[in-house]
Amino acid sequence: MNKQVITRFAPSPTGFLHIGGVRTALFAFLFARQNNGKFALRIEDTDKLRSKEEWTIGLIDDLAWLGLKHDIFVKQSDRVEIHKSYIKKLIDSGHAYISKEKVVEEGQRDEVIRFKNPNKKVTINDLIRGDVIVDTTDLGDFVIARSIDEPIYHLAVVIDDFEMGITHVIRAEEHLSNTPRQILIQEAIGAPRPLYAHLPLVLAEDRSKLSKRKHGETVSLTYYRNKGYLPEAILNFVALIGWNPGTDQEIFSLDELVKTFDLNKVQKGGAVFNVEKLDWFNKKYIEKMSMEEFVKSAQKFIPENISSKLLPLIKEKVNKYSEITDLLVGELSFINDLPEYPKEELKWKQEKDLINTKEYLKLIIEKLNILEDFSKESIKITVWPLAEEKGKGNILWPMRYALSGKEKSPDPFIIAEILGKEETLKRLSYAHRYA
RNA sequence: GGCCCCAUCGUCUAACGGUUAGGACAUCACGUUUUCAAUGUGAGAACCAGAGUUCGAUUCUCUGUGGGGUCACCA
Repeated sequence: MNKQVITRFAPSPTGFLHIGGVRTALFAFLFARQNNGKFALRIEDTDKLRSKEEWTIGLIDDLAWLGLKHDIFVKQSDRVEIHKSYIKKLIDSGHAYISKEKVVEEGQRDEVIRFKNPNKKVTINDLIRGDVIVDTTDLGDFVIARSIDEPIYHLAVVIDDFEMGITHVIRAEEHLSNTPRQILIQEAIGAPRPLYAHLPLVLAEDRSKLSKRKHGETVSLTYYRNKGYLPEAILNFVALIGWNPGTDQEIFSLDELVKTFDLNKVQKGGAVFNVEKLDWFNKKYIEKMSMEEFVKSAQKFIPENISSKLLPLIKEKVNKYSEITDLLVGELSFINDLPEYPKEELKWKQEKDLINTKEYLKLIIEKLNILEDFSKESIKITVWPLAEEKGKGNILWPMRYALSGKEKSPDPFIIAEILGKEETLKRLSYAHRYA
């Protein structure tokens, strides 16, 4: 009879959710779900000085936004009594002792609790890396608590993993070298050893560990949320850092990941976080959305008074929502007043001067003037024969330029429809006079 | 520096010891298109090095090299 699988994600509330943390949380979540197990969120706030409630709130909010729902929630600071009883037991049993310390730094205590290191070789049976053998001798008698009721990380982790019945410790590789001392503590308190899986690191472009200090805010999930990336895209992208399904499939919903994820296929080497690929995923997910979903999802990034006719254009162009602003002042700015432009820009690159262009503009105006149905389809039908006859660029470029005043923009038929007949004719007439 | 982990295109990666070393992102070219984007087609691009095992090593072993992590009264 196998025990129920319980995994945990155990961040410390001393900062924002790290993008590597997102991947760790995801894998722990996936593993729990695919084994009908439970996923625990444990806030590791044993460092009272650095831990802040606001970070805890942020962490919970981020995880919820991603859709990584936890079944169990624990705050280590709520468990000091339990930790305390273990510390006492360890001291009583001779596994730990109160150590007098020389105070060399300010704030340092003259008395801490150290673990009596049995100085032995420990073998970690890592699910990803296989057997890792470490001699704990060089660890010395390490500190496990600041005082009787202030455990530090290594102690609290072991006790809580044990008491919570954690079966699989899935965490980043940076913890691999912490594992031996945690195993020592486990053995001292008589706790069974969970299965370990140390995930390869998520790396920065320079192949060093992504850190706030070195790489700034771009390592935080918040950064990507604010940029207007979708949670589905982030999860999908991050899932494929250090893991692959062994097939060519790249797009995975969370449910599909639960089905397909395989801890045995997790990579050993660190992997670089490549934003360009994230952009690609995000675009794919935007494409998949309906117009309604898109508008709702991008709501915060879309100005309230925007013409709804621009929405499909935005949805089609954008990789992430933060680009909407750029679009509105750039390619889609035709919706505002027409900017001034140099009249030479009106002519197609194959024309020598503006003589033909002026004539063409006149022809376009004449055609559109008598057009009643001012939809992009009918505008196109009306103008197209002219374009065929005179040359597409000769007709369409000046028309588009006259309407947008920009080198880059959507096609002239769409612009004309959005502007409406009156404004379209106004801009074309202006160009005609101007040319 | 000690200890530990790792090593396939620029990036993420695939490949029961035998493959023209595959895919995706990115890049470039061409096609389509009035521009941009999108899209279609195609191209370039990798087995860290040296020994060993083997009929045969990207794949197994060892060594070297390189990269990374960790060495707190932080987690």
